[in-house]
Amino acid sequence: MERSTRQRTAIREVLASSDRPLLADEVLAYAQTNVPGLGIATVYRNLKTLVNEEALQVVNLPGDKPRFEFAHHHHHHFSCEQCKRVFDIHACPGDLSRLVPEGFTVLKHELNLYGLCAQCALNSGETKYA
Amino acid sequence: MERSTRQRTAIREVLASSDRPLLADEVLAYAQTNVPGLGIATVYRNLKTLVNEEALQVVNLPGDKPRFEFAHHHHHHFSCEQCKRVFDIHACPGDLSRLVPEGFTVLKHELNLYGLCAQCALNSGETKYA
DNA sequence: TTTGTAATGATAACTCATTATCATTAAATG
DNA sequence: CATTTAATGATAATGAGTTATCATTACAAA
Repeated sequence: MERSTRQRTAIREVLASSDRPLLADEVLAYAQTNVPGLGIATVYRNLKTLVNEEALQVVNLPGDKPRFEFAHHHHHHFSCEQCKRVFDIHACPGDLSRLVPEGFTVLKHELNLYGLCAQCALNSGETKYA
Repeated sequence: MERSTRQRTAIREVLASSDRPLLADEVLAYAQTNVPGLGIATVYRNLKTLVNEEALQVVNLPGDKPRFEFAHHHHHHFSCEQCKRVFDIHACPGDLSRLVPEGFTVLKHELNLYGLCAQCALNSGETKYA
């Protein structure tokens, strides 16, 4: 059966305590603060298992590597063009079937917002006067 | 300087006459009806050139290969889950800054709709009574 | 036509994220 | 503890899309 290892625990905790989807590399980096020797193969192995169990959701943004987050209800993403972090957006524009041509059926939608996160917007604002 | 070849002309015409973004393979297949011997390398070469010239826009949908279309004004995409074709949607939900947290700045957005195109919706409706 | 060379086609090479391999390590059970 | 074997780490291999190579072809100017 499944064993509880320091590596697996660290990987899951990183994902569980994150409020935004993480790259495999980010999971590795953060988990390594608890488990120094952790290898990338173990990260991929565990991510794959969690995705198969449908515990983790994969977030694919165009032209970017996949990110991972624990599955939760319908939401969207905001990608900061400066720090490159991706944030969850819990608001939703709602039904969008009005946008499509006659005869088309909208079953789901995906919305990605791009701009500056609060932190980066603040910093870029400050530099105006630096 | 740049030469006008049957291959290049065919590739451009396929893209110019399409009302939806095309995969490299689709460009190849359609252009081959005019230029039978056309190779995939030539398609990639020409796509790359056109993208660099900013004549072509790349459409990346999550988990899918890139598609190409001649650049035109802001629009969105509808991906048919049945026939896998991607259609342009010219309507737009407009300003979405109300969706993000305090302090975030929205500079652009990207919206992908998924469902059945008119043709596939019609066909699946028909089969109910087949 | 002749000629210079941009463009092509076939395919080998490359890129890079991900997966497989395998010797080693370390949970869990008795 | 001793034992079993799941899990790990290092790294080679893989896969799929794209790009490079190079001999050949065919535009376009003279």
